[in-house]
Amino acid sequence: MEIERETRKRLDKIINDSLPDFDALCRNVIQGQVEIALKKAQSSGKLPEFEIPDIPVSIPKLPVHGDFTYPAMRLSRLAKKNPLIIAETIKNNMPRSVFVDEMEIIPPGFLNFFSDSGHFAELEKRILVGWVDVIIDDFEQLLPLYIGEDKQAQVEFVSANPSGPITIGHTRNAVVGDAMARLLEAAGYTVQREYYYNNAGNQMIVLGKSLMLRYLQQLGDAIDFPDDYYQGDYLVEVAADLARQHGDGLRDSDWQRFKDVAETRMFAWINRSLAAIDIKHDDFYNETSLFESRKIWRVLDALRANGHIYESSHREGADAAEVADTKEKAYQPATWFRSTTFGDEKDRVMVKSDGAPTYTLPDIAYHCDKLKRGFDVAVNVLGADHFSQAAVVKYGLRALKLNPDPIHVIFIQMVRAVRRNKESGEHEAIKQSKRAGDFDTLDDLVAMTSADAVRYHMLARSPNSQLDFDVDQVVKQTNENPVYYIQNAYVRCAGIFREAEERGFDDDGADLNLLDAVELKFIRKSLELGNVIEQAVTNYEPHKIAFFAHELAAIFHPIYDQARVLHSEVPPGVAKARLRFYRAAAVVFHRILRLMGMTTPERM
RNA sequence: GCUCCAGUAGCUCAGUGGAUAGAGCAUUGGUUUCCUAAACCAAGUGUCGCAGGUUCGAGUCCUGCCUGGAGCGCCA
Repeated sequence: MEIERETRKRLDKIINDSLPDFDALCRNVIQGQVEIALKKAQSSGKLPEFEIPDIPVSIPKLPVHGDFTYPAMRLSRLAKKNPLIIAETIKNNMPRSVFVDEMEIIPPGFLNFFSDSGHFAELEKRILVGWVDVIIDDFEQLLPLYIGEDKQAQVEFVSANPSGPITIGHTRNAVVGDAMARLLEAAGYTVQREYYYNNAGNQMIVLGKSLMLRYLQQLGDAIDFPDDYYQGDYLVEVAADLARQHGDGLRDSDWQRFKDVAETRMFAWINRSLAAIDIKHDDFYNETSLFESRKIWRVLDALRANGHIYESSHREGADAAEVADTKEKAYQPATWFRSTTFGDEKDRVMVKSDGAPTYTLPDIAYHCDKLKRGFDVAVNVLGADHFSQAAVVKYGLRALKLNPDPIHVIFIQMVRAVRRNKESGEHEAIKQSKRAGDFDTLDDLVAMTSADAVRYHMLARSPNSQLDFDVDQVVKQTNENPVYYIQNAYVRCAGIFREAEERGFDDDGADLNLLDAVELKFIRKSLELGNVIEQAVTNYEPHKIAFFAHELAAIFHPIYDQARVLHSEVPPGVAKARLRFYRAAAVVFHRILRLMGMTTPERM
């Protein structure tokens, strides 16, 4: 009697606590009942005393294994008994339940629960039917907004230096970063999208000088253009514009002037390219500002004050050969950061012997500033080639007695554009070249495919897998692309709404109990979006959303075929219910497509 | 040489320590008087790189090896 009352109390509490998640509700109820059964068995001496671990009840992949399952074999060590006997003991002590009519034990120790009498199905249907209107009215409330409530997040991504167009590699970074930002927003965070770029280093000087020479060429000067300068045609175009605007008026200007022009022009281009795939940064943070504010020198001073800096013509712990090498190169003393203190394999130069800092110092200063801005989460999307650099920055932050934990780096593995060789059938990398028909910029990709295709394909793989972006697949097989498969689900809903309006048919007074199991299956799957977002955010895995979107579309399309709305054989009541269902489905797809940064066309 | 990532169907890739490893593409056959067929239905496909180990249970965790990629500068 006591146990029955305990069950009831617990059931009530759980229903109140986990109403937004029906699966969790059922699993928690049954898990609670299993725990009660275990306690009962322990108090009657059937099982030895041990603390009952938190082993979740789950839903089996295969329906033949029941509606729910409990892996009793995980108790075998604690109970020092055969898993099958433990399962049997639980079975014999289970309280009555509206969810469970039958139990079955299957080796190596699964206790499977069946709900044959339909109680479970009935309750499930009632709850799912209720969700349809909730989804239509306010799908937001089904998202895990509590995760980032009152929290600030930053995503730093792209961060390509303004020395040329956005390449395929940058594109992957951009798509992953922006999707991460959108997911963080869906989890309730206030998100800032930041772009950090190095415009103080040698790269930009070379860019300025490259443009200067191109300009002089435009004026007709015979100039030998060095191999290690920027070769791209785009600088020739900029130079031509300058020549048109200024004639030879800039002949005596120095590289600095040209650098500024090039930087401005490149950024305009980069932003235009990113805007084409619906990506926009809130903030651009440049390296130069760290010099102007003298922040980098203050950081260096702080490192020095903490005892992590030394001056030497070679690193501490260098072997004889390395020392000899530095002597041979006649290095003057440089300023070193003793990063080995924090686990680095070797110390790093902060300021070169010529007095110029390496990239590392401003990087540390930048991240120091970032931490001080107080973000709860700061995601940094970087190419895998920055692996060591990112580690050194974290060592630097520790040396400054800062906690680098809010910073999380998503490393993006290499991406290359490939196409199939017609003769050999092998995939071949497309060379980085500007020849017609070759793809190596974001602009090219968008022009040949579409913004949506680029976003989907770049997102739909784990960031730490190398990616071969198969141009032929994306371009030629456009009609059988997952991109359109997903979007078509939304388009089909829109088509129904158009037709319904034309016919003057609406869903007023719809009785959703007339919906079939397939529609409710879709609703049930939709409710998993919250879990997907939570998982994507907490594990920094934005690609999860792309796979979820495809799974959802795969459930949707068969329903569209079966569950017609405006069809002569469909009774009006059922049609109303279905129309209401498709309104919910449209909301779900709209939400997911926007989370991926894709468009939501009404027609295709 | 050291560090990191990857190796899963013909191809491109998913895969919270759970039961019979999944999608898409490609291949084969079928489906449309009525919301657009970029769809639906049906069919086949595996030494999860190799070898050990931990575990009641390993594609998943640990160790070693093989293969591919990236990083290891007073480069940016």
